[in-house]
Amino acid sequence: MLHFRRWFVIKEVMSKLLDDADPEIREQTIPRRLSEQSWINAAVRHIAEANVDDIRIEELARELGVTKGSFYWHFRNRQHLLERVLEHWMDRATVRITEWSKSEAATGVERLAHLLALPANTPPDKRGADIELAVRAWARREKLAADMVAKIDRMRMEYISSLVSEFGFTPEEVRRRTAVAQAFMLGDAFLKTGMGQRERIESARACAEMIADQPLCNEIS
Amino acid sequence: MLHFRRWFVIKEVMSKLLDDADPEIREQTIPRRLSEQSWINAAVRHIAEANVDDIRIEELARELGVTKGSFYWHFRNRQHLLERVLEHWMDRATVRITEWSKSEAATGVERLAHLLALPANTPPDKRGADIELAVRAWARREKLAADMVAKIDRMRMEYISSLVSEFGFTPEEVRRRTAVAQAFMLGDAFLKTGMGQRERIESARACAEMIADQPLCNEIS
DNA sequence: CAATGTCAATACGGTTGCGTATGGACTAAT
DNA sequence: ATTAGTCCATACGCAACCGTATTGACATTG
Repeated sequence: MLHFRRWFVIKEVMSKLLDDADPEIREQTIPRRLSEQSWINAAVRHIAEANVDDIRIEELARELGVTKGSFYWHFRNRQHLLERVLEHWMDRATVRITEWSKSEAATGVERLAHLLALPANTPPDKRGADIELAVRAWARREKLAADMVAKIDRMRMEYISSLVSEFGFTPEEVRRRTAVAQAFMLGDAFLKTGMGQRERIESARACAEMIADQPLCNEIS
Repeated sequence: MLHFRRWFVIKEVMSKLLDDADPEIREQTIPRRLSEQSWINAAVRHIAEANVDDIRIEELARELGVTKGSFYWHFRNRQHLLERVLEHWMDRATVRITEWSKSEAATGVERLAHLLALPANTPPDKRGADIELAVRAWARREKLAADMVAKIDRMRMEYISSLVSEFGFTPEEVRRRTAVAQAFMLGDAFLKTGMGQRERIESARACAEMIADQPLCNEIS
């Protein structure tokens, strides 16, 4: 009895681990049962490579090796999946902000520089910028998406603002410099100038120095 | 004889003027003949409000008050329209850069500040940021779009770089500060923090001051 | 073993959109 | 008046999707 239960749990765990793995590897393993998250992950891959309209149920099903029948077990309809994708992005984005605040004991310029260099330091295979771009494009049609984006932008602003206020500027000046920092981060993530990682990090550090009005000393990335 | 020719010319001119007008006004006027540009304009409206996939021939035809028959007279197929849309965006973007260089006799910080405040000063109904966002999202799928975006980014970089070099920095420093300026502009265009126009302009001016390492004196927008 | 619950396969109807083929209306030239 | 050219309408085939209904495989529970 207990053996069965354990076996089931193992299968579930493996399934989740395999969701993002190579299709070939997936095929070779146990015929598995999908979770809601499997579909969300597949949908996120699509939105990262194209846009919301590219999230098509039958295509996702093909990639996951099942048919539509499975999809409509886990979701009411397509819109439902889209909402879950949005929530998922929202969660990830929120989590990332809270991670920023916990990261690195260093304070002041170093911390700001580290923050501004995050886009440059994020490996491209994580698709962070791609997903964000797609969601921002999505946000012009769907109010739900627009609200999420606005919320995230405000949260980021608040956090960056808390960093910038450490430098002792007036409230107005803090607002301005916060806006500069935030716009820089977003723009840097979307630019296609062909700059290398090293140059991007350098410009991020330069931006931090300007915003803090203090020079950076050592060479931490 | 000549009357006919003149009448035809008038109709053509009116058609083009009416392409962007209210559908109602259009309906009330002469049944007109569409130009290639009519379709491109309609397509641009759609890409601005949604994305490339939202450019659908039969929908555009409905809005233009004709049927598909017209479309396939002006274009080989849908892909052909998309390419023309891309070229159109490219042209507009290029023109805008050359306009920057001709604008305002002022030099130095003022000029940089004016440039960085352009996104904030562009009326939202022009859809500049919307189209740019959609094209950048498009660029992740279509190589042609990706090439265009990369080209525009490099052109903008060159121009901004020419502004920044006036401040007497080292070449490396110019590169870094140029990157900051460009990232700021792009990010500012896409941010949804709910900042008002006034605040956005202020942050743009602050950014210019930091990049130039010089204060702005007077209050030119 | 029977019953229940979970997840997926199959088959169907309906819509939308692309592309083509063909014909029609209207203009311009001869 | 005839002809050729320009632009649009109509009708069709076809493929891709969405959503539903039904059935089936398998695991778990009693």
